[in-house]
Amino acid sequence: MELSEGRLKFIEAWGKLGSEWGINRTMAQIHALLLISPEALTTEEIMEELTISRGNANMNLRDLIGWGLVEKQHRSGERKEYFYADKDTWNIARQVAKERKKRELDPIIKLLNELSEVKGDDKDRNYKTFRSSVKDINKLAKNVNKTLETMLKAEESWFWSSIFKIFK
Amino acid sequence: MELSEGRLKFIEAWGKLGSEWGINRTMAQIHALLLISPEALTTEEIMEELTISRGNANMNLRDLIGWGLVEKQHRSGERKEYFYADKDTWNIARQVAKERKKRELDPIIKLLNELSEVKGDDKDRNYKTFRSSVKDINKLAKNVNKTLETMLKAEESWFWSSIFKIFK
DNA sequence: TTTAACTTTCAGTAATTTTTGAACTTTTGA
DNA sequence: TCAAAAGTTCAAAAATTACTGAAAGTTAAA
Repeated sequence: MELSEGRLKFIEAWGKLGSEWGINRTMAQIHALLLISPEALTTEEIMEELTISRGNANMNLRDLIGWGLVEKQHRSGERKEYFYADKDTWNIARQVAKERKKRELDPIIKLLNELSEVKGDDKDRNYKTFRSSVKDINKLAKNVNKTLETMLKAEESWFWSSIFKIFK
Repeated sequence: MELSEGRLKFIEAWGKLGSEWGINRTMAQIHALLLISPEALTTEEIMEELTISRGNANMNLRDLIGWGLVEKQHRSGERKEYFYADKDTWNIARQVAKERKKRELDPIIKLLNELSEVKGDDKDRNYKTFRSSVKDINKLAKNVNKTLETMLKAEESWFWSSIFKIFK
């Protein structure tokens, strides 16, 4: 396979994967493009490579910055902005985990705690099943939460070697 | 909070969470409803609780069965089908992990292996960056894969106690 | 074998999400 | 201070995804 074909496949696959996980396809594609670009790119270049509009490029770049996956670079003597993606996969994974935890896990845990307080009749089967499900999911969510928190603090090498020590 | 309100909030939240993770909102809501229902429900009951059409209910129930999260039950002397959800969160988590691994992780690993074979000029910076990113993502994907495989085989208690032994 | 209860399918419609593009704003150098 | 170059915004259009409802298909009791 040629480099140019490989690059296209990579961008396409990253976009597809993103959309399967609730991330805007274009955002994932821009990220993919930056990941395989040695130098920072301008909006213009991104628009051209992916054949997308200026508005689209601008908005998704802003989101990527919001996710902490891309940074703006300024070059003295130039008006243009350049965009650069951190290429350390461990950082990427942690950053994504961190954002999704904040946006999704934390609110769910908050709700589950509220739902744990629902009062009802202990003889009501609906109530018993509700309580039991909420309790179990809450427990799982808290375990995941704790694991994520550890991961966010951890060094990559330590994290994986720990995993493997157990899971070998 | 009353039980009826809690049930609605739970269904709503589960649906939202699903859609944020690329799972059809209605499918997640049906799952939520079954999770808090002590008895198996009929299509009719699900349609009514969630105010959705017969076609919608039928298709999403079929998908839930495909994900291994819901089972059909037959009752002798009755023509109707009943639907029941396993309420063990560990089973649910493993089942979801298993399906997503099969549907998404496995294909991505296959592609990454192909992309590792891309040939190019070692002096070309684009090529070097491409190779390096593909290699790193591949490594991460394989680590995730291995961890998932272990998780799929593991017992819940063993899994979490292992995690916590390390992450305490 | 008929019939009624129930399930499945799918073309058309609706809802949601994403993208465009042009107007508007900001920045900078002359 | 002005104008060119770049960045931002957002209403409307396009694309995608989900839902409906009615017709077709299936099953089992009578």
